[in-house]
Amino acid sequence: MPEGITARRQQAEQRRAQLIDTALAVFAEKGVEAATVKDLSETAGVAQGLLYHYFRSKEDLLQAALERHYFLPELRRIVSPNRDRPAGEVLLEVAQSFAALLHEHRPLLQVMIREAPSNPAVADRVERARREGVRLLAEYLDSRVAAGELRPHDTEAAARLLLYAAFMANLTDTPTDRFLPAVVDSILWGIHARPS
Amino acid sequence: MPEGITARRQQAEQRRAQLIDTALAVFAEKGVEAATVKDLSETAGVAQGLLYHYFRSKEDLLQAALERHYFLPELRRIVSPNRDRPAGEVLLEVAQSFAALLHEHRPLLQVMIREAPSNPAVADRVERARREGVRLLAEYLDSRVAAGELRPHDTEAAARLLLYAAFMANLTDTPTDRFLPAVVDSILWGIHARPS
Amino acid sequence: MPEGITARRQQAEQRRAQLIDTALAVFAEKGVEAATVKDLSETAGVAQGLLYHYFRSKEDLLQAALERHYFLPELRRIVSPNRDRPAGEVLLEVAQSFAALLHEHRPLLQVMIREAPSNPAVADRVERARREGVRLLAEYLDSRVAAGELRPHDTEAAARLLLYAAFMANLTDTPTDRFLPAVVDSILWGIHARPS
Amino acid sequence: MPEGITARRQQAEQRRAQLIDTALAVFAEKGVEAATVKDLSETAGVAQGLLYHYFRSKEDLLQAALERHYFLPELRRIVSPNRDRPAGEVLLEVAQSFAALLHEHRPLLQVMIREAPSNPAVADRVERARREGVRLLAEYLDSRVAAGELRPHDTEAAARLLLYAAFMANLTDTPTDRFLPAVVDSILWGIHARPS
DNA sequence: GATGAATGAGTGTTCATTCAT
DNA sequence: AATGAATGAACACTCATTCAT
Repeated sequence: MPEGITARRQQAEQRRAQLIDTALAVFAEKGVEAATVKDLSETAGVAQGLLYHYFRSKEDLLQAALERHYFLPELRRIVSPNRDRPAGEVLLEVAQSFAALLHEHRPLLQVMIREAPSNPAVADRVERARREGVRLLAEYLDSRVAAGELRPHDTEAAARLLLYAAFMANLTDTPTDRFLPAVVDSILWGIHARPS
Repeated sequence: MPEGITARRQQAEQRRAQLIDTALAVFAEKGVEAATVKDLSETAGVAQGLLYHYFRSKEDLLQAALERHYFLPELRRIVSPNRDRPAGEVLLEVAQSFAALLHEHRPLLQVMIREAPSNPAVADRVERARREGVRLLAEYLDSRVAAGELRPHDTEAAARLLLYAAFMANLTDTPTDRFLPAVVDSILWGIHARPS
Repeated sequence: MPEGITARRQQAEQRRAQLIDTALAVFAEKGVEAATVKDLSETAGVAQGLLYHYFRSKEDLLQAALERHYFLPELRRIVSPNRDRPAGEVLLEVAQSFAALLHEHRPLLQVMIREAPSNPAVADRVERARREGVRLLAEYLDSRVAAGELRPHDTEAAARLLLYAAFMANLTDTPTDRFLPAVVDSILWGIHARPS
Repeated sequence: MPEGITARRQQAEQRRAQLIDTALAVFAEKGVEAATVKDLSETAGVAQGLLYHYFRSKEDLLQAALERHYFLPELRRIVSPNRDRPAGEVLLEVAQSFAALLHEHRPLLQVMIREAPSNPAVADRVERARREGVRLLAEYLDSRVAAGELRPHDTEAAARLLLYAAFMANLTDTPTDRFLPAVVDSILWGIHARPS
């Protein structure tokens, strides 16, 4: 009965995914330490023991959640715009897409940020994503400098400035619709008055 | 013997301060939840029971630590430059002083950031400081717009941009000596090329 | 199709035997309490649930193992030598055969000895075997006293002495090739010097 | 108040001893694995948590019990009779003292014997005691051979024979008052008839 | 017959807090 | 003021057993 076996496996896979997703929600709401296994199992509507059928430990469940919801590839795409498109057109898109990505993965981010200081595995993921995001966006800016659109400047600092702004907007629950355009405007054109 | 009583009070005050300071260090290192009362008392070199002589609970000790190390006044001063001084001269100073302040209070910050999501009392303090810092700096920028030095712009967004950059530099352990000048340069003058 | 049914039964019986044998090995290695049903099923290469198809419980499986590997008949034969044969010739044979029997059933013995204190069913089996072994050997010695080969003495004590020695050799992993002849020599002739 | 401090310490030491003693009793009755920490604390009349104030773990408590009740020194004394005294007079004393010692430490022995197979630390203690007991008694027998009282023989085997007999009597709950004299008689003089 | 997902009671252990001294 | 013994409610985790497939 290969069909039966496959069905069972699929069901198990679904159950695993469900457990991970509810766990992530609970972790985000209460914090990993404060979330008890009882919380996790009750929220998922299963017995405590079942969690240990699918995961070796609470920590293992956390890692599985990080793995399942990780979004480095999307991040990479977002911060790597086509190098022929002008920054004046592209930067706001980047900021908004990045903010949308963060918003979409809010529970994961909350968990990662809180756990990073005490969990090296988490800290690693955070740091890797941060570094790569900054690097890719800086490379795009470099290309725009080379194209003559942007003046020579510390492109890594500028990349950071943009990404950190979107990140902090997410962290502090600031609406981005007015903030991000203003941010991009400042970075691109500066706030200093010009001699006419 | 009023002197004896005063001496006692002073000693008690000292002991209290010592307990708070070691507690803050332990909280920062391990996280509040993970730091046990045994950790706290052992690090302070006293018996567990003594903590409950000075504080009603572990949570109370945490609040006392936040109270004792709070730095809103310094923050206010830093983000309120003399409104007659030009932004071109002042903004880097502000960014660097702010970064230095954050660096000085790193343990407190680590604790506050981690605890805020699950501790409304902490979240309040964070939010209040953030809002006030942004407001004051934005007001300064407003005054420089009025003075004609800066062009009209979303001054709150610009204030945020600067403060968030310094804050994230602290959070991600980035050295500020090159980063902050580049940040201020971007914000002031923009990164776009100028028609000569 | 009686043949089909018989074939099925045989297969089931084989499976049952296999489960018992691997269980006994695991019980002996880890101890009954410490051996989990997962250990047992994994070692047998089957799913956990299958064990409950063949046995009502872990305890039931243990009892089945004791039943299947019980060796009281062999023990009886070994400690009941032909009463016409002289002890000087027979006792070493008895000791060696008994030691070989114990060695052959080492896993079972390990399990029984450890479980006896907390499992009356096991304790009963042990006690019954012990008593019967001693009784039969003592009866043989009685007959040799009657035959005039042995002097009148506490034959039950002597029987115990011999059997306990072999048993302890097994328990303490002592090689028996030198030990048992020395034991028999002592018991038969004593270690005291003789007036020549 | 040095007296107060000392009193506290003494009380703590007493409490520790009480916990160890009740634990040993419970371990002996139910077996170490089967004895729950709840059993232990309830029998001692204290809260579960208190056990962990005095011992790091259940295993640690077990080791403390083995340590506190260990009786190797007494064993050494018992199996090292004065070498000038004749074996005919001494061996029964040795056997009876040894049996009394085992009887006195019955709970400890039950625990050690059951735990040895799965607990190397315990197995070590058992093995060390066994080896040393045999060695010392064999040395005494050697000296009696040298003195001409005993005939040359495998003294180690004889020592084992005597000690194992007493040990097994203890294990099987056999009364020793008739058994041990018969054992010593057999070993000393043999059970074979003599040509008159 | 055979699987392995699912259960739920129970385990050893931790820890903030209390209290007698 | 200061100690540390003592508590008891939680905690993460285990495991024999059941059951739908």
